[in-house]
Amino acid sequence: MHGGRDEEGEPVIQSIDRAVKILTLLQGSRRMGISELAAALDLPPSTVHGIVKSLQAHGLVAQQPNGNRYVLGPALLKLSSVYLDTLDVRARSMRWMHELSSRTGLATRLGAELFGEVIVIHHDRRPDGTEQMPETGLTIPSHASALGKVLLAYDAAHAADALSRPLAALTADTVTDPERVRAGLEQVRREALGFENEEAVIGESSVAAPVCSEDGDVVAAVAVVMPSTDWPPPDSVVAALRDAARSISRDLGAPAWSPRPPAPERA
Amino acid sequence: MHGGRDEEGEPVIQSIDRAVKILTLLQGSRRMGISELAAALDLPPSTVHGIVKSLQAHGLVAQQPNGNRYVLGPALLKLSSVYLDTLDVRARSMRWMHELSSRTGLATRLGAELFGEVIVIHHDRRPDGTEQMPETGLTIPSHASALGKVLLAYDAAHAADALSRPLAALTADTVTDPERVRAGLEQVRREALGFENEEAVIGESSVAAPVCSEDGDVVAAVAVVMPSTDWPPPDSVVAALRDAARSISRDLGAPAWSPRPPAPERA
DNA sequence: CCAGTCGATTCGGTATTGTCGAATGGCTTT
DNA sequence: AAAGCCATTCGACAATACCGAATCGACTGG
Repeated sequence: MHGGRDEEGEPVIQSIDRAVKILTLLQGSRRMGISELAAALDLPPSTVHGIVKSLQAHGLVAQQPNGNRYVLGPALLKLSSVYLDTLDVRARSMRWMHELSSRTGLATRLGAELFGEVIVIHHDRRPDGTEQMPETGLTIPSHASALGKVLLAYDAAHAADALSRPLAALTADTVTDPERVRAGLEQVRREALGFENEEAVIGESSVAAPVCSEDGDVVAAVAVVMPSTDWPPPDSVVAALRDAARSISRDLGAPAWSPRPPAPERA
Repeated sequence: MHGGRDEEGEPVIQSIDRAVKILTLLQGSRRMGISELAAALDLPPSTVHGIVKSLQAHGLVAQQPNGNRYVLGPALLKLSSVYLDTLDVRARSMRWMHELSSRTGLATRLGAELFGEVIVIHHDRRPDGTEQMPETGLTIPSHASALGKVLLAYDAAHAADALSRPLAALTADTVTDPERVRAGLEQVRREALGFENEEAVIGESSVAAPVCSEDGDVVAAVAVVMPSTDWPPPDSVVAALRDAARSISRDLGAPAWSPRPPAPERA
């Protein structure tokens, strides 16, 4: 097997690495042809073809009925569904998040870290009957979300990772200076609360609180999302959010709801 | 590379095949160790280790904080979320399903075929405020669900596939005789409706209708799920279901809401 | 506290296997 | 009707993933 290039020494199986890269590409631009993928990965089309066909055989990718373009496949949905079921955090959270939504009349999210971003693990919709997109599975840049700020504040490795890259500006109010973000984390730790006012989506703001596991680590964060017209959040909302975060942490076996400050950084 | 054995001639890349098999195993029993996986696949542990580590590097599997067991990883969630976004059917359905839920006061599901089963692509909860599990990503045996019966009725290949295996009995009322299922499909085609009364879950029953695409193929099915105490469904519910199915199909560009009968089978 | 077991992980040689390039076939475009 | 594009097939090569044995670490029982 020929091959591309080696950086240094991570032992990853080449064909699996390429397969996942293909999935990731399909994640970005929704539908691609073989040669398009081949160009993006700088590989011969025949190589890509083999990988794609293998993925197709398992339903991880599918070719759309019309022509010769490939998209992500349904098997991923089943896998992710099982993934969600394995998360204790999520199972324990659902009940409290539902209560939080009922009390505040707002949508709530539960988020965890994924490669420097925040991924939404659970989403409880606003209780009014309006139509709302399911947001579970969404990823949001850490620096532009209340959830992310909380997760960054209590995980030095995550912070170092996320803030080492250039920060995207999602709205005019997004903070893109790593140092300013880092400074904000100090306050997050003091209050055990993260705020975000139109930094990710115009017209939308949120508040988040940390969720602790058995051994006191912050493993997730809960947030309420509100229209920016309701900003700043009334004390009652913040209190309800705190309650929810504390209840979830208790259910997880956290000794007390005093999120442990991050271990000193290590490059 | 050594290798196991070849059946005949499907060109699949070995390491990718094994990787996906590992994911599938983790899907079944939620948490497994390396040697457990190795035993299940009849491979040396070191081989499995390499594959698992490769998957881990991309977040498709994760090892739980405690010990040395592996579980499915968060990257799957992001992938599946994007997968859902690529589905026109789902996007077009959401609005009508929400309306259907509001009108009937029942939970609604949208399902498609996946390797002989039905996978739930979208789920709109009952509008009362009760806490309900998100069901998106669930898979249900085709023969035991209203959704499945509809999909089977209009897709000969799917029917042949699903009914060739032994049918599991999920409740006392599950129909496990392939011939009886097949006979039922005849009626499904006549009415363009599928029924299921406590065949999958005790206390739960459902009705489904087909959703057609641009070229008249049945690509999905919508269902309302109700407590069995409300069985049989009132005409108003069935009418609303039909409306929804017709509206979605129209949105997809289906010429008329006359589901095309399946092409003659081909083994 | 130490011996013993089990499992995960590392390492290097080997030949199996994935990869590549060129040729084919189907489809749309000019 | 010709030309171009793209997915797909095929065969040969050698780079690669695989395997077995040895190491390390954790946990159990004496």
